[in-house]
Amino acid sequence: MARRSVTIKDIAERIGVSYSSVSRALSGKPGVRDDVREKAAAEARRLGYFPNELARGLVMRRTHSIGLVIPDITNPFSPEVARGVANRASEAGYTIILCDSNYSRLREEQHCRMLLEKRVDGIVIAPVSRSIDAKLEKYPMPVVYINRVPSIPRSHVVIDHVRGGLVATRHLLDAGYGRVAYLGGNITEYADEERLLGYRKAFEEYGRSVDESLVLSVRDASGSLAEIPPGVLSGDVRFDAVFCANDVIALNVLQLARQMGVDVPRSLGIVGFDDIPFAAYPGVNLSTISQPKYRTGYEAADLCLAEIGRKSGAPRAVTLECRLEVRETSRGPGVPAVVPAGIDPAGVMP
Amino acid sequence: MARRSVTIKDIAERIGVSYSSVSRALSGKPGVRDDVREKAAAEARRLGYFPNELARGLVMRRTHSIGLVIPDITNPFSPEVARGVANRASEAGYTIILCDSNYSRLREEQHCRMLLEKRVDGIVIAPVSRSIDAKLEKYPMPVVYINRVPSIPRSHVVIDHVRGGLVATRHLLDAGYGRVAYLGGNITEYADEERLLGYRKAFEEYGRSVDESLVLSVRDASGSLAEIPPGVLSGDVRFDAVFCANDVIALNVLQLARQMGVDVPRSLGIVGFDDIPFAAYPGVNLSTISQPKYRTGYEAADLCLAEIGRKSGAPRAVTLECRLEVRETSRGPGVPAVVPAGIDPAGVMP
DNA sequence: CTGAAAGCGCTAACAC
DNA sequence: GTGTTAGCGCTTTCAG
Repeated sequence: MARRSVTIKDIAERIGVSYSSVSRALSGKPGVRDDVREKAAAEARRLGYFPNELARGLVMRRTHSIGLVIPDITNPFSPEVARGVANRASEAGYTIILCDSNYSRLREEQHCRMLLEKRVDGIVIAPVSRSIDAKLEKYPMPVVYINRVPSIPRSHVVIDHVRGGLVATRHLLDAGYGRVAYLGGNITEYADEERLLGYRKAFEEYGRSVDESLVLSVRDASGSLAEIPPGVLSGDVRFDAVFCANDVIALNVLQLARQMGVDVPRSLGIVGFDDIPFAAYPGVNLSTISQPKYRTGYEAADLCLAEIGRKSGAPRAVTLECRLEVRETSRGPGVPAVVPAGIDPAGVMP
Repeated sequence: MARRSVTIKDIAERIGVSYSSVSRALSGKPGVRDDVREKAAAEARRLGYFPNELARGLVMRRTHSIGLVIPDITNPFSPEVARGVANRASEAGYTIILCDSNYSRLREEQHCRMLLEKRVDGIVIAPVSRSIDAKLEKYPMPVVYINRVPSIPRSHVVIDHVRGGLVATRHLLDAGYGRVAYLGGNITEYADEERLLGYRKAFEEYGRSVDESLVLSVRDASGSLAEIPPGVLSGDVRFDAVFCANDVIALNVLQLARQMGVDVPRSLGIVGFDDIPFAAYPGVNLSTISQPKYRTGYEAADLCLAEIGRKSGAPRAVTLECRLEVRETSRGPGVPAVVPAGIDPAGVMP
């Protein structure tokens, strides 16, 4: 199949100039007569020539590719982040190498190593492990962290989890819910930690103290129904609103509430975090904190590209705001009726 | 930042052998004394050496990377496919270059071109355009199509849309629904076309003729409520079951039905296609045809890798079966009660 | 403006 | 076994 492909030498021979001239011509560099330039281009087309980025990269020390390392492309917000990175990269003529570490510390390391060997010009990483920092510190190319501020001097783009938690909790408090609980995924995780901080801050703002018995956490990040803390299921824990550390958990609580016949949002307010696509689905309408997923990716790639451009430069930090999306699982201003007006519920469908 | 990095020459000098010996040593090739091998490895570690895949790729004509071209990583089933590709690739020490063409013919072409220049060893593509075939035909590396059988002799892995449509429709018919409609996304699309074929086939099997007034299609692939054909909204089209060409459409129909107070599945059966993650969500429970997304990606990468291994070889075709997932939007055997037993709906939540 | 020559970092004959 | 020598395909001085 793969026969020797056509090179600038081939086209140089054909048009009777040295191949360095062809190189200059094809890459639009000055110092070539116009007719040579044209002949080169023509011959290139005729021969079906296309440049060898490998060779070019070897000499120019630039591969025009950046690595994207994420724990799980299947995670509801990875795709949007990836798209942001990919689009920004594409704009700059860059290509991205996707590495899914599958939440594994080891694979994450291996992938980073590969990226090193492949000589990517930069790396955008949503790290799973803390230990990766030490390795990444020595990497000779720009590295931009996503979703976590690194323990080393590297650029990063994060969302303001604290503020998100604050806004969510404040909203619930404002809406008049009396006992607002926090239901975390894994409270030792960075994001959860920060969101909880926001929760506490809201209470502080209101001059109220938080009832520690309402600070809960699911047993495992899957957020499946079975992982809801037992106290909640048995009704031992009494609250009338809950701020969940992420949408998956919130969705499960919502589902549970419905199964139990609890009136949401009247007797139970629920606010999630992330705004996964499903949250906005008409039958769900989960109130939640929406994070700029696409923009996170886009900005990260942008930072990375910028650093590639400059020879050196101090790392930069970008913090993106998130936004409260009040839908139908919490009371408050702007909650539409459950059945939109204009559609007659009676006998329209067969 | 990026100072000249350490090469095999550096380590050769250090340990006083020629650099070709170091090359042999480090890449585990025969013909090196063990002590040299060890010294090389040791010195490599000391110096923080890592091979330059670019240089290696240039001479070996192998980049250990494959391109993955998809229309939209944000599409509900892209991530799983991507993961399948990535995982299989990773197993083989390969890396994937992700190209999101954003449903654009032009970007698809550009991306493929880049992959060519980057000298990927193979390409896995879920093409948006038909016209890409002509270009891809000339590509000197393996190309594996996903979701469409190409018009050129190339390997591909597809799912059996016809059979999926057949099974879905048969299920609805078996369940005793009298007027089963088809609601397509864009019936001129390959997948839709095939699924509709399955729908027709089911009727044929039952010796019934299809009522063409029940073969409908939404106005635009977004599948938003507004795109449901007017006849359906106004009640002009009367049916008691509908097989939707994809889950997004099905979900919208479901939502619409609920808003209208139609009893699903009693007075309206709904079956989707794709089994996107939300379909299985407890509050939704959409009956649907589940496609092996991960496996599609995995098999495609596998085919690709296999072709890279062989020097040439005839293209292969893989057809993956899909599976009917009967949940709660259609009557039939195995439909669980809406409220699972074991949870007392009364007064458990605050 | 153009050609010759020297690499980029590595592998692969080919002699010794 | 080991060193020497060619390249892989391209960019880039450096002379002319």
